[in-house]
Amino acid sequence: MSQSFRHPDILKTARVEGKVTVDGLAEKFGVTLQTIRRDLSELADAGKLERVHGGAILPSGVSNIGYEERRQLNADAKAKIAKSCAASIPNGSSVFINIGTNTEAVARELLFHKNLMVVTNNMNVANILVDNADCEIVVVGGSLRRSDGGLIGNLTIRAIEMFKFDLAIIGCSALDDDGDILDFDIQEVGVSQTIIRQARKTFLVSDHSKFKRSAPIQIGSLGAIDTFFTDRKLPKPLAKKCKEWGTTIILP
Amino acid sequence: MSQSFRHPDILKTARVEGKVTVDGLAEKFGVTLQTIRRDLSELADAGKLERVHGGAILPSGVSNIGYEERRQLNADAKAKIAKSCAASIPNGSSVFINIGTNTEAVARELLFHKNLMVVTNNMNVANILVDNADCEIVVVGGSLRRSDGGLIGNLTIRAIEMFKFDLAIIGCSALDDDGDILDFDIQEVGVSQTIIRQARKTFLVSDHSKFKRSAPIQIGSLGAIDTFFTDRKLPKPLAKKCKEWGTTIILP
DNA sequence: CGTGAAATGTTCGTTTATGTTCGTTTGTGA
DNA sequence: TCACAAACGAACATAAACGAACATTTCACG
Repeated sequence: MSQSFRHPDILKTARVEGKVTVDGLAEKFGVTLQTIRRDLSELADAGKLERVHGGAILPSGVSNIGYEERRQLNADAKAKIAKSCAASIPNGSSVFINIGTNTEAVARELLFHKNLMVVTNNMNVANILVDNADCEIVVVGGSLRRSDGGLIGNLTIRAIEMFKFDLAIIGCSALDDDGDILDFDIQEVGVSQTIIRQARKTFLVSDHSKFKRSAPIQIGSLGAIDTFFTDRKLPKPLAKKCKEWGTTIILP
Repeated sequence: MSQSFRHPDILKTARVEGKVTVDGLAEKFGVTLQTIRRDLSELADAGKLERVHGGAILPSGVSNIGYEERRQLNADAKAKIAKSCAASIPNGSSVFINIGTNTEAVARELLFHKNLMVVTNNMNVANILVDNADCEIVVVGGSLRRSDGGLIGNLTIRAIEMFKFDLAIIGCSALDDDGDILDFDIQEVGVSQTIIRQARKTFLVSDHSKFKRSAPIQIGSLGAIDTFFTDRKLPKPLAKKCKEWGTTIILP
């Protein structure tokens, strides 16, 4: 298995040179181009490299392909949801905006609101709202996650605990039939829970693509949410539960 | 959707130089103008650059006009100072980088350092260093100041107090003959003082234009600084004082 | 020795990046 | 304001790169 012998070497070369070429590697190892292509495909699948025509480069920084794709996904639905959510945010509120493509869409709809105070752990949200001069922006600290511009970790939670918001706007990775709000990243879940705790009211924004998906970690229940902005009717049983919980569902 | 060997290189060039030209890139990579135009279009579509006639610039983001002007001011001197400062920063250090055009220049020179941990209260610094995959970025919280992308306030100080850095890199607004480091903004001064307190060593970066100016609030004395990176010899009396204090002066 | 699985090489139709050309747009200086 | 040159982007041709499928080699293990 000389394959596993080449992989570390390829990665090392990539780190030193910043890039690798199919031709160069084939010559270096004395194998055919196809073999190198297979190596690079595997390394790219594993996320260690990013494939380009003729070779590979180190994975790029923030807003990488995956994130850009996610942002494009259901972009129309997201914009509609964001519009109706923004309409429910009064001028003059203090609002927390969490990580996520749906929450970012809300930030875009807040560009013309007045006298806002927006607290966020999302660098993209801060960059978007810079253009609204009538909006105080507070960025909470944390480790920068290159994949989506999110700030996470202990520092983030500690900072959020110093606030009390009128309104929190959060997204999620998945939503199951019991009405449990789920996510993939344990660090992010800790942040989300803290946000809910520190907010007087919480808005959840999520397009219907999350209804069927699953994720391993629970943020909380829809019952803890005041208003849920989405783009499709909820499954009947869940809609009934929301009524009992007093959770308002708003479709655009 | 496409990717190219050139893209990361173009982005880094843009971050270091502030702009890129179609001609320059075409020559650098040995490809035709049309190819570079395609590259720039793709990068612009991805939101990583902003296209202009003849080339591209960094996306507008936080920086406003006044700030852009300040950044251009003495740009050469700043780059030189930054280079010599970066050369004194070992790989693997934990570094705090404060607000300021001089400190931002240092961040640009850290793009090829390895295994860094950079803590900053400057959104621009975070945006610059995103391109260095071998650098953990921590953003400390605070109120976003639109004029320069700085994060300031109580939250900032509280967050900084949770760290202990190998190295702090700070700038200043003015430097008087007594060796007192001065600034205009009281909030920023509090942050600067906290930074110095939490760092094992402190580097000051400042071009000579600050020598003659004055500012109302005192950050501290040059005596508390380990190394001062600048571009002109200090006035004789001050140079003598620095010698007594054990403050090293480094000219490029 | 055989055998089988994994790795590698080979072939070939398809995709992609690049160069070239040309009509259109943009910036600049009179 | 107008004219001119530079820059632009769309369209097409081409050569390189790609990946799937199949053939061959290598090597561990019975």
